Amino acid sequence: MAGAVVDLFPDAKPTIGPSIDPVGFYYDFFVENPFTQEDIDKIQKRVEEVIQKNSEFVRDEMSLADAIKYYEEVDKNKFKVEILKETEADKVSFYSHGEGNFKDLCRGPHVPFAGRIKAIKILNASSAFWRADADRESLQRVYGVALSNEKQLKKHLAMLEEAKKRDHRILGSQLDLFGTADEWGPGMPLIYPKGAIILDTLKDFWKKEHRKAGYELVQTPHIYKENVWQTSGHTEYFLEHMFPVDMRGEQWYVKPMNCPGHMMIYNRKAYSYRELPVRFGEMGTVYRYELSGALHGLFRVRSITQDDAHIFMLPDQLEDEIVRVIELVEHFYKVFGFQKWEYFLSTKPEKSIGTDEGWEHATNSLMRAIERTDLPYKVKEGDGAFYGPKIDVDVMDALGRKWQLATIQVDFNLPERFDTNYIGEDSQKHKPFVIHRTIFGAMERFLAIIVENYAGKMPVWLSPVQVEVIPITDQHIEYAKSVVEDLLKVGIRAEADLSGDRMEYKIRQATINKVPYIINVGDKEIESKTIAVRSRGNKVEFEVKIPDFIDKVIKQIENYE
RNA sequence: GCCUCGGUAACUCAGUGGUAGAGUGAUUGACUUGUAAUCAAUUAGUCGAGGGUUCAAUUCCCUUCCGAGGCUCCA
Repeated sequence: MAGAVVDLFPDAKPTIGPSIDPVGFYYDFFVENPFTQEDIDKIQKRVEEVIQKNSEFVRDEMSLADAIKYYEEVDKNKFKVEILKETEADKVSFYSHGEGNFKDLCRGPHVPFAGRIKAIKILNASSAFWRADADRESLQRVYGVALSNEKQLKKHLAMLEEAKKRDHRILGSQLDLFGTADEWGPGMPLIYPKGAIILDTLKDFWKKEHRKAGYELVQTPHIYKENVWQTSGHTEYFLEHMFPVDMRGEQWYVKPMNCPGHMMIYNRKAYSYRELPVRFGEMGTVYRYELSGALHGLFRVRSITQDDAHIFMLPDQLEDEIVRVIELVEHFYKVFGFQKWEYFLSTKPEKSIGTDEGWEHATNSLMRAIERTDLPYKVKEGDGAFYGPKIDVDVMDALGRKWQLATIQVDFNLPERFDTNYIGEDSQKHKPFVIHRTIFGAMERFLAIIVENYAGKMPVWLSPVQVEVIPITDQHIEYAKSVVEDLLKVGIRAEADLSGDRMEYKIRQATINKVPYIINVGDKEIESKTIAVRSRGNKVEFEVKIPDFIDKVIKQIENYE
């Protein structure tokens, strides 16, 4: 593909072009003018021509010095020179094909003939920064997929289509869950009644499980005076992300994090070492001024409800506490039917605070904790926060996409800043270890993820409307109402569709709204005191006794199905 | 914040240098129906905002806001 681009745009300077997981590739070019849709179509055509010709890819080797010389003098490509200067190999390989005089630095291996690529699609172009650094040159990235046959390509494109259909922004408006608009502020979603039911159900679940796990639930204000943020260091390090509040000359800030509140609650009294660990949990909504280009539906918003918790403990309790958090994570994710999730341990970065002993103890405790759970994990060297090491969890959804949800972070910074202590056995003050953790990550984003993961078909326990009751004619309205009442009484979310439309139309509407159970009632049902139940998959069961149906649904709700 | 592409009715979208249309929805009426769309009528918009060119701008140009796809960042 790079060859095609250079054929069409002689001034384009290829930089790097790796393949991406699980399929596809991209290539970054330095060009004067960004690619347009027309350019993409041209590139697609040219690529197809190259494949048609089925020319051979030839591998050449060159010494590193010659290669640098080639890119400095012949090809004048400073990006390649930069890459080459960083390699340690003394010989590098080039690939070229019979068409044109394009050759490219490539470690290989490579397909032997262009014709081996049976199906290719150049998808889109966008900008990217050289070396992912916003201060460096802006490049044009061209995305594409190549597969060994047309059928697989179609399948892949169908998957992309499916992902589009599952887009929570589309499902969100179809299912009347939430809305975003610039009128009231970008990144500030309004959660509509049906979306709120899902969120509330998730929150109730979260609260129940956290109380069981020994957490104390707290509540903290949304804004504080400036001095709190000076103590926490936010005004120094996080100011550009914070919403300021000018209280008639006095400076306040809306909270971008829940931590300060929890620290202050801890500091209200002198905790004894016998009382630790102390665990504070809160569904706290924080506000962060995210860059406008980063906003995306409910995935990236500026009003963020975190399922936050801070745990204060003795140093030797750290390992046990991490194990407990991991167990909670495992329990939560199993409920939502995710296929797979991965743990990452991030260690000390270059810039950090805290003592070496502290880092070592904390990092080892995190590592030992994961190892005790027998879960596989990977280490990200130097990727920790400046205030402590952390464990992140990436969850894979039904379409194989990964989302970072849970994070468990040790914090050396806040206990110092807030002068947080416990009284030890020696009746002296000591600094507790503090971890900050979330499991869902952010409720808005978690809602978006499960909407996409379930393709809008929420399991019964999360469905905003669990049962839609549809009378066949107006003569059956009274019975429909009484059925709804029976269901509401036992806590099932039911409603009757009493509009003037035909029954078939109502069934269609309820199906589109992805209601798990659609109940029809007519003369037959009234006579036998039963209901006709249509469940997902369009199976209809007649003469179902109401108590039997209630038992079944209640059981599903209790089992988080 | 950076690059490309967009912004027309509640939603999806068509369209034009002479102030706009379709489908869906919503409302009303008729129909009273047995498992995925009954029929009819009504309702529809500062054509994102500001400025410029023009006799005339929704259309062309500029600015700005917002959105989409990426990058960066991140829960």
